[in-house]
Amino acid sequence: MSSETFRGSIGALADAAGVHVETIRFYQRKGLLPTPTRARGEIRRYGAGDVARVRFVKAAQRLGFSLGEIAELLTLDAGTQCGTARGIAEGKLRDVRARLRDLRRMQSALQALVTDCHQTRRTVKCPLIASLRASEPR
Amino acid sequence: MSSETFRGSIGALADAAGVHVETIRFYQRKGLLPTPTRARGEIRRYGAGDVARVRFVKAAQRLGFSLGEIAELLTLDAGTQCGTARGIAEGKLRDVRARLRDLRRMQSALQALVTDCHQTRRTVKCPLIASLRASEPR
DNA sequence: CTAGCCTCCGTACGTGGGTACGGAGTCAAG
DNA sequence: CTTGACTCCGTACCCACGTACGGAGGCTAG
Repeated sequence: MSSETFRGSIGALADAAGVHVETIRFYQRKGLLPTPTRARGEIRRYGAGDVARVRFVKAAQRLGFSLGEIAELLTLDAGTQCGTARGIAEGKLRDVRARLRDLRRMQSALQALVTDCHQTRRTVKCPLIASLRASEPR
Repeated sequence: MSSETFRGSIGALADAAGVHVETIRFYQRKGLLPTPTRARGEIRRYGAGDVARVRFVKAAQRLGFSLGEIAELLTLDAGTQCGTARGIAEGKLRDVRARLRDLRRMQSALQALVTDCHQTRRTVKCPLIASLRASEPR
């Protein structure tokens, strides 16, 4: 029923997702990406869903999530029992909100610095460190 | 002129910042934290500024910045020539905004999932992967 | 049908970010 | 003035996340 728009080899998948072939295999070993079965002596084929999945992993990494955390996030996308899913989602949501708060502060501080720079033309210092001061030890 | 509110040993600094002593030393080697001079045979003393600095490093790491990038951010806080500072700040600002966008999408997706879960009590799936689809290969 | 590029699989190596270890010096309490 | 905890410094080690290498087999254009 799902006629995917993309069907390709591991190399094609890697290209489409912007990573190396070895990275795909590494993710498979880690359980972040399914390893499609290959019909008798054939090459494995990948679909558009796989491309999206790999892209998601890379994007989430950039946001500071480890592969372990990303694996958890992926179970949410896959469809999980509600109780479990909700627990995980609520945890991640708190986490995401905390990061958002810190990033917004950093944004303000950088913004202020750029603005000041336009005005003074000299040496500036901005309270960038202070912007994240609220991150208490855990 | 700066009567700091905190004066302590490396161990006290580590405790205050929520990291291990070795981590402090590691950051010093990497140039992320100054190594205070120690007066003839004395122990090195650290101030509140150092605590803030280490906390900043940890917070920025959680946001997906590498130690190298964090070093750059720290030069902005320290006060730098305007031209240089502005260039760096503008780059980081774009970067921070991209992360904010992705994080907001993730937030929405997680939010939707939690809400759905309250209603259906069954198996849910949310388009979490789709939320970050826009991250093109670089 | 074969040359060249691909997949497949395993194992080895590399980098970033720490952690652990160990001997010598220091400092504060008893 | 000793004892125990801590600093200092160097080197070695560890885990996460890949990256490189290399041989065996497949697929396709010439």
